[in-house]
Amino acid sequence: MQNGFSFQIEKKMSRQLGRAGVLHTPHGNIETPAFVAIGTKATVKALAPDQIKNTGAQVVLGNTYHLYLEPGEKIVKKAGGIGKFMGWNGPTMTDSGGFQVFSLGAAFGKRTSKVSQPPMLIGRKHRGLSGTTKERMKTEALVKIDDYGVNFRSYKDGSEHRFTPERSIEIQHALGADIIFAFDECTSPHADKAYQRRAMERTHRWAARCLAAHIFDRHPMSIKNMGTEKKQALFGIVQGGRYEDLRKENARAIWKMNFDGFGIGGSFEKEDMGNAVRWVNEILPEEKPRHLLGIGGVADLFSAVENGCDTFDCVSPTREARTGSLYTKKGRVNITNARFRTDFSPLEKDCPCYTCINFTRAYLAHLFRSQELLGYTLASIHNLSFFIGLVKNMRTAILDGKFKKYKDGFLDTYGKI
RNA sequence: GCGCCGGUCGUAUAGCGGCAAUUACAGGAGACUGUAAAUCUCCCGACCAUUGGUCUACGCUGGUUCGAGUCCAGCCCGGCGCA
Repeated sequence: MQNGFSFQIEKKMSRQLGRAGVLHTPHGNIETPAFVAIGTKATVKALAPDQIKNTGAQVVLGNTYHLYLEPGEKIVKKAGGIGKFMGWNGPTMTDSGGFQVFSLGAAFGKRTSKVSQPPMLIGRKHRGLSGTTKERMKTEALVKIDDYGVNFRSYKDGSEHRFTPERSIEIQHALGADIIFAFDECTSPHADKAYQRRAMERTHRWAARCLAAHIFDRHPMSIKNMGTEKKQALFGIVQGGRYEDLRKENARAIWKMNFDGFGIGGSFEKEDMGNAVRWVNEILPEEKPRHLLGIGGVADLFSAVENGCDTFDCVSPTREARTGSLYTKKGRVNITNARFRTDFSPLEKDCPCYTCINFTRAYLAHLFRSQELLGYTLASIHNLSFFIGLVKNMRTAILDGKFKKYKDGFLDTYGKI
């Protein structure tokens, strides 16, 4: 790794895979383990960049699928890349659009990661789009996968598009994030093993194509990206569902490909996540950073950190903030519950975030009940601060050699509301 | 005074004689893990209850009918029109 991107391990946990380190990027350092704020459409929903910064966030992740559809990668490139475009001067990442192959395909119409059917389905009901688009979406899946790439329909207007590994990389070059991801297929945890294997092998072939595209980008728009100080780091993605042999096989394959780091993907059943991460990280080279994609439960984060992951992103703090679900050390609370209307204490007594220092539960409850925009902002500030602080404390605990103590202490009171 | 229209669950609405009764909002609760997500789901007359049942309800009082929120009569209240 050269040209502004490198990873250093500061301290390793004894007898476990966890470590604390620093990830150097052209836009600054990320002290790991670190929780990544999600800014899908080049905005962390409800937050201005200085508010993002004040939550302690070090890095923001945008999404190739969304930014390609709107406003289009060319505009983001013209703006100077995703960071400049959104006024965030810290490190950035982009997801490859691979997850949308799953969420718009297999998970089409479902609300959670619990999916009972394999990808490439057709026809399920959809809400939210109007007129003819809506009608079309009722009878056609949004995604069709083949070995060369993925055809999909825009969730906005139903128009048809195609991603290939090469195209994803090309778009991510234009978006210009510091860390970009290989284009993968995220399978349903309920897909059978035969399908998982096929998908994994496909993801593996796609990984090689992403790497090739990254190094030998043929597209004129992206050529100047290469070999300059603006080099982006490309992370390969390990899939394999909940099967140990598939996970390990995929980890070895991806390891050999000389990516700058790794993403661990998958839509997990709760029990499977820790194992899958450990199987993979026992194999992946320890000197390269590992990003766990889409994981953000409190217990999951402890498990992921001790099993050797360095960075994590998850929509839950910001999404749940907008639905009134707020985190405290004792567990999650729904601020719209009747009892909070007259509760004039802060959301969390010792929380140092802007929201808890300045506002009461009663005020937050009022903002949510009256659907005032400030409610979403204050809630997002708190939830993001909560997760970023949590992972930062894990880092400190690793450096102090007290991870287990911190974990046990935290989980002892968490959920006891 | 006469005429017309209207009075339905907190509010606003739907309701060709079989209805504890539509829809929306409000209210109560839950969900949310690489964001089709400021979203989605459930509950919302009372009392029992295992499926299910009993009661009280559509301004009031009567009537017609096996059966009335729905039809009829009178009354009360509101809006509009004419005097």
